[in-house]
Amino acid sequence: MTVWSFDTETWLIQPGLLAPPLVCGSVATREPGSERLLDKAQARDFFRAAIAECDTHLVGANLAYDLGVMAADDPRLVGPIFAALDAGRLHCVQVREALIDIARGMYGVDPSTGRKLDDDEGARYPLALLVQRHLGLDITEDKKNPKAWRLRYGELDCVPVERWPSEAAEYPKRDARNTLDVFYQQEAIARETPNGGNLHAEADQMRAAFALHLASIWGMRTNGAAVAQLRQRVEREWTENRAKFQKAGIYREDGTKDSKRLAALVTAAYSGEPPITAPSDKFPSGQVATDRDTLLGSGDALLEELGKSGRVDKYKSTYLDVVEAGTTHPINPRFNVLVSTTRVSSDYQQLPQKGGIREVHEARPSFVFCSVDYGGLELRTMAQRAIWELGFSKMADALNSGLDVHTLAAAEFLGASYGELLAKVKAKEPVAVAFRQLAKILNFGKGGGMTGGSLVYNARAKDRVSFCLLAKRADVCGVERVVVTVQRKPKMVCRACVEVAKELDTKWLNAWPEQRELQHRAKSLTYGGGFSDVMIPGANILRGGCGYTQILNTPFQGLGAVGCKRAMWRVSREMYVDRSSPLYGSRLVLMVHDELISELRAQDSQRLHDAAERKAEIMRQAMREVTPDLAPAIEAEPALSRYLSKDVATVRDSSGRLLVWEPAKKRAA
DNA sequence: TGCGCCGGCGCC
DNA sequence: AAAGGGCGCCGGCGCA
Repeated sequence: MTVWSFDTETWLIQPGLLAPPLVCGSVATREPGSERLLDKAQARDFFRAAIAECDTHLVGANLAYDLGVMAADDPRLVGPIFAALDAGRLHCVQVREALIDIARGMYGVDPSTGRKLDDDEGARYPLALLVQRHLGLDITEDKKNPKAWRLRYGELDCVPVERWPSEAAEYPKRDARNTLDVFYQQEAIARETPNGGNLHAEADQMRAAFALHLASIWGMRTNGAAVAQLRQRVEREWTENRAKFQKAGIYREDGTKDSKRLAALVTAAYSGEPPITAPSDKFPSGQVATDRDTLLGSGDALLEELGKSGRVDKYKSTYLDVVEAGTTHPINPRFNVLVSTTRVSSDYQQLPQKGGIREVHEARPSFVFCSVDYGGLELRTMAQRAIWELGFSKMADALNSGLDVHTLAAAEFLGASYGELLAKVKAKEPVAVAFRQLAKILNFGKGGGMTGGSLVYNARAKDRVSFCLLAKRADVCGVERVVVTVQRKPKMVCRACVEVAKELDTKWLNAWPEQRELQHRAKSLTYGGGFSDVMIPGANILRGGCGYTQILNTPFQGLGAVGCKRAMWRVSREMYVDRSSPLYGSRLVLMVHDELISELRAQDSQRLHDAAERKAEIMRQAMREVTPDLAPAIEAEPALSRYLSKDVATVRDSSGRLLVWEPAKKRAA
């Protein structure tokens, strides 16, 4: 087996251009002094041979980037790249570092300070950090320096390497050397780390990383007219809001927010005892809270209005410029393939459901958006985890029988029969619907360790259910307030409501007795505030240093991610290299945890139908493999649309043929 | 002016 | 005894 490190230097990344033209390459083997600079032709020759050689492994830092560059340089290499990834011959020191750190319970943490690592242009483990950690060398350079050769290789394109300044020629060689040295250091460290530092999972993560990078390169377009309309509406609302609250001094003349003034107003509204935020290093006794819930509960008309005043600030600052850029270049979302639970993170995973931001994203001409998401994925992975750990799961039984687990838990709360309650839910009887809604909060939250106080807070914050009214204890509701901790922050809630919530907790555990046992185990593993390791099933990735809630949460969240990544890889492979697949020529654009969004090539309606069904079938199949005991309950249906929207639904004609969803026509005024 | 921290909030 | 988790991004503030 031969191991080479491989790195490319390219023209600059630009908006819409994430795989810019190649300029040169560099390689190294383990042999000291073996590092070499390759001109463009040599880099092509080297890569073409190495990627096809089944005994050769390539190591890179953010290798997915270099793979994208080489694939764009010569599309004939796409097939061999997919094959090499399938064979597990491609490695990335950043993915490896994440896997090792997850095993140690130190993901994204600087061990010397205990603080979170800062992202470097989206990379949590930039090469400079790894070189510092493993080789003790400082190769950080001035980021602002526009003369750095790192940023100027475009200038050297087509200049013979013999005439390059020595600095420009040395830099790639140094990176290739360092990358391979880091790789071998990681090999040694992994051997000493529990579960081998999780490195057995590297190949899976590399495949996911490449599929995601291809999605980044492809990107998404937005509709110019829709963006213009959006901007007009958002900016009008924003201006109106500013004007409304400027008088009270919450906003200054220049439009910026006066947070100190707002805090003072909140303090006054709460008669000097305002809700406070979680204690931190800087503020050991917390700060005055100014979140929406605090404002809405302040009893002050203006503050309540501010709490209700919508989210246009966020829309304007976070999304408006981005989606506008999408009218001229593809928007390139950035993905981090591996966070501590094995999930993916991205800067483009939290597009608001409301507010019209999604809707400006339009499929390219001759493509159609296809979204497929798993229904109730984490309930299924939670049930699978229970079966593996305990040998049984009532939730799995219910799901496999096709029962509605929210109605089932609600029936337990009410002491009603499932059939009876289901009929009432279907008839939209308010009490039945409300209790089902309540059960949903518990089903999704309690498996992760949520307690009664948080339940009350969540139910209230989302303005859904009043516990005391449901429990016919309105007489005591709100009389006494108590502090509970919700996501590490203190919150005031009604004591009587918390009592009701505790009764529901017990009934919920009666509905799903496996959860009582899982909680018990998590408690004993963390007795006295201790930490424990937990295995993420499916990929057998060990996550170290977990507290109570992480022990409960990580396995089912991670298992879902493992299945989604596997599905994503297979879908992408057919899209890029399998000419016999109806998916060939289509492109993945986004992964949002339990959902894959693509642009399907739409030559004709039959082909479109086949592609969408194929994608959903691959997704169901992949997830069944990682949740074998829930196989009958895995659900994933395709929905087609011209633009993104939370309203998009599966639409079929009478013969079952998939149709492109269209919004309901507005009734004439 | 830049940077780190914090609060707040968007999504699953 | 107590406890959903996971993220990323933005603006404000305070300090250098």
